[in-house]
Amino acid sequence: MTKFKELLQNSFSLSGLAEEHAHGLSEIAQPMSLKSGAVLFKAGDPGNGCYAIIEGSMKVSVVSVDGSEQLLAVLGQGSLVGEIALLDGSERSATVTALKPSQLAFISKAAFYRYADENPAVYRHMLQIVATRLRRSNDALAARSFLPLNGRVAQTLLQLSETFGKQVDNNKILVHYKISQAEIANMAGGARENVSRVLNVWKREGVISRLSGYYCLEKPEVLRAAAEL
Amino acid sequence: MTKFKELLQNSFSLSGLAEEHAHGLSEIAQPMSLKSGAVLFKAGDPGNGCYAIIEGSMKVSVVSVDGSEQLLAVLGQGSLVGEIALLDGSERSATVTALKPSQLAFISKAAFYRYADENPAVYRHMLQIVATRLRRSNDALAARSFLPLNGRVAQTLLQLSETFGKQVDNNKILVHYKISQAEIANMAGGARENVSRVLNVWKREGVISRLSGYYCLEKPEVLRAAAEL
DNA sequence: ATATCTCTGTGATACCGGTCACAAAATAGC
DNA sequence: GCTATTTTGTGACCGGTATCACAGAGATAT
Repeated sequence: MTKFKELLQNSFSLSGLAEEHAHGLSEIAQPMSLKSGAVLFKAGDPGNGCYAIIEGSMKVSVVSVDGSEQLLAVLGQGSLVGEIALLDGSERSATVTALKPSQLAFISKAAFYRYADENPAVYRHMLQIVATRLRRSNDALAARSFLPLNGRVAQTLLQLSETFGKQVDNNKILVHYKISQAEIANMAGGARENVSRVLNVWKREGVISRLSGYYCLEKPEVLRAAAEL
Repeated sequence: MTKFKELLQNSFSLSGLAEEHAHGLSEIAQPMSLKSGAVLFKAGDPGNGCYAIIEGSMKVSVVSVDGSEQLLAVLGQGSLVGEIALLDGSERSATVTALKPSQLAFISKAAFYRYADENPAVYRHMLQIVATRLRRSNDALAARSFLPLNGRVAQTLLQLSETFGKQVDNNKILVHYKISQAEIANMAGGARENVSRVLNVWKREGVISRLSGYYCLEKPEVLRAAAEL
């Protein structure tokens, strides 16, 4: 078995798929790699398949005419990306860009359906993934309408901690991912300057801290309270 | 065949499902009806199945602690509701309320999976529905960050026209659904008063009109342009 | 090390849109 | 029909946040 297939199987297992299907899918996937900053596809492109992230990380975003950007998600190893267009047969709904050098596995629409028709577990798994994303997206939308900026920043930090967090001490969480204020602002949907202000207030209050470039959530409860709908 | 099953089959066919599966699903569904204003379930409830709307209409919303409400969708005949919790096994992610007296068909989680495992077309169809919803939700989120209020109202009107629109004349669309400014405001994420102002500007410009309580999109292009990201 | 570039912090100002307060109009109920 | 209730229209005011404008701090590169 190639190194790629092994990684790929791990990736699929990571995402919660049973061993046998992780194997089956790895058979039909095409390897590909992207340099940091490379665009996988843009909103509006035709979509004929989806990708599994084997290594690296990608951002999913929507860009407006004036160039400003809304990040929908930052995805890492084991995540699936590009599934919406595959499933509803329409064009790509967002732009996906590599944040680091990344290894992907492409699964074509035809191959996906061919395999899944034989293995309904794959359908169930896919439904799970998409449903969870829908739930997230709805939550973000609700946050947008109910929470002021600091609440949305809190939500963003907590979300990042879900994907990249490492527990340290008792209930302190280190977000093991280099992220700039500008990116946090794009996720939280606010101006970078204001995000800076919010973060500094929390820094002074000891709610968060920065350890060698990484954010550390010192008092996650405070953030959770701020992100409460 | 009972009246209920007949309606149900129609409903499923309406949503684009093949005849045979519309029939099959109608066999495993439980009929139920709701009065106007009745709550089908609330966010946080356990979720053990989903519902097809056979007759009537429902709103899907998230409510904040202070009582304000964000509408995620207004769904009518032929739509599925409550599928997120069914699919990801978590609690209900939003609250669903009947807007009119409604007829529903309940499909339990067990019955759904039992049937779908035998008929992968059902899985494909469900994936389509959920993917489209995710696309919508992402669009709404992007709109929230990029568009000013009038753009969001435009987007909301267009969305309603997708579900309830009837083409009249050349490219005029009648939204065949009674809806108040307050509800539009809840979907667009703005204050009712400001939505009123926006609508009136368009009414004066002949972009929209009201025909016996229904909104009519006279110049959908203008709305589409306003909702452009 | 020095220059360059990107990130971060902070004030000042402007504006969009939320809130309050009613009045007018439309609907529903009797 | 006539009232009660819900919707709708509009002005005035205020607050959160975007925007502008830099200055300092950290990175990166040569």
